[in-house]
Amino acid sequence: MKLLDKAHMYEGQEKFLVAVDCIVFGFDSKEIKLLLFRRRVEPLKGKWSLIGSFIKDYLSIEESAKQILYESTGLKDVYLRELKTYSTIDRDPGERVISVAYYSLIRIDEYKIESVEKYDAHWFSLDEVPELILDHGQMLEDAITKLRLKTKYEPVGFNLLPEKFTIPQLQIFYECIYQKKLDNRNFRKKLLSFDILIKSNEKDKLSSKKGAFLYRFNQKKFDSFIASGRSFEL
Amino acid sequence: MKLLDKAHMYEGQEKFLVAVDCIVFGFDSKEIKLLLFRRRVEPLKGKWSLIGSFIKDYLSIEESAKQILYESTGLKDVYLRELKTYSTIDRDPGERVISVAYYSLIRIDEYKIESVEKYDAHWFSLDEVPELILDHGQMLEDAITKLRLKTKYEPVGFNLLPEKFTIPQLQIFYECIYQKKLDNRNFRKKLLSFDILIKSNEKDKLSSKKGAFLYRFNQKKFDSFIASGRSFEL
DNA sequence: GCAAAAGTGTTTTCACTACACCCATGA
DNA sequence: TCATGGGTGTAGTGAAAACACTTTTGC
Repeated sequence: MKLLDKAHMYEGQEKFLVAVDCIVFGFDSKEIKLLLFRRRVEPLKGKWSLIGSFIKDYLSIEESAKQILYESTGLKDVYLRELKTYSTIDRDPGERVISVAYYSLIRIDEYKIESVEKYDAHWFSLDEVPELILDHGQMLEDAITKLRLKTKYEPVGFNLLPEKFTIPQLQIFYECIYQKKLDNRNFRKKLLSFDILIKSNEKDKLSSKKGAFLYRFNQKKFDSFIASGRSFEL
Repeated sequence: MKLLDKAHMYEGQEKFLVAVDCIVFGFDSKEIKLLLFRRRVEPLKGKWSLIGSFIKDYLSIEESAKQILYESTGLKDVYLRELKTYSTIDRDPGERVISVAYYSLIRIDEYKIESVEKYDAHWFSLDEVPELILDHGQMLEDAITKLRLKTKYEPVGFNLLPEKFTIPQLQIFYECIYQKKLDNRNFRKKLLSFDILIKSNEKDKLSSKKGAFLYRFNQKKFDSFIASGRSFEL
């Protein structure tokens, strides 16, 4: 079998337009936010949309997503996970486009305003999301469901909070996700029992006069926590 | 804005070959099995591979997956879920092909031997899987991880067992997934406490002289079980 | 009558829940 | 001094885990 023949094996097969769309979540220590963009090109120019683009021939789809995220937020190495492909033949009324959706969790305090402004972007709180183009509303819904599910077994909150965060901040994040109040004593007790945080001596006084101690996430300890077979659920 | 203009908006954008691959799981009341196919076309003809094909221009990717599954196993309406897209630019050494992987759970007693033979297929137990083409080994690994995770909150076992099954059969499935022995008293107690099974008067005597009662899954009761906010974990 | 799998209850253990007050500080 | 959010302990409840013997029947 000659490998070189292979280039011809797939001739005659139809090819497709392939895009990525990113659902970008943030958290401002009060509520979960969504980053949306005004579409800059026809068709549907000016409508609110997820950030997206056609994929590049020299990049994997994930790399394409990373690149568009970098361009539009100035952030590298963000938390990025595949959500789902959207491929109904008429989802784009003009021409068939297959879109692979990714969701991303970013630190709202770190994104670059310049990039965001250049792309005509805006943070929306989840209950004030405007109408979105195409099936982007469905993508968002699916992403929220997935995020909620994922939160049950993975410490996603640390990707949204600043590198140094307080326990009350983290609790508010979980309250947003689960959409219910949590008991602060029980929350703190369980969280600290996991022994995956590093306490600092600094306090954050932005949200109280007494101030709350700042912590960092300890990836190493978390890894061995998981390796020991325990499950992360708050 | 004229909608008809849109057909031209995407001109000049590169198009890609898009395929689906299906990881097909079965369960023979002893162990979890994987359905593999000998590739019928060059390149790599004769090698073991997941079942797959290029997608159709008149079908969504999921529909394409359903169709190839129907052709190769004779089964319709099977449990089918998207796994992940595989899109590194050199994953297929001949030409760039983007593949969307799906995993499927089928009743090993229901698939059509004719279709399977026509496609040169074979059931392998998970620890005797031969080397697979391209990144199909990676796909399988990812699918097993996902299946294991999914089992924790969804009753996937019922899709693999025959329509009428015994509690010991179901327990063996969970023992396979979790890779550990379970206590039969605790298993039975918890399972029955969910009240989502219908007991029949028939017994299955294939695996014991005493015989074990056959049960069916009650989808309606399961739906209200979930609606009541409880979580399915065995 | 015996081998082989099905089926059955109770006790212990541990994790989750509910619950209320003091602390530190800036204004 | 008071308003605000941060931080702490304990008792009670319920679910999971550990554990061993009897039943049925084909051979």
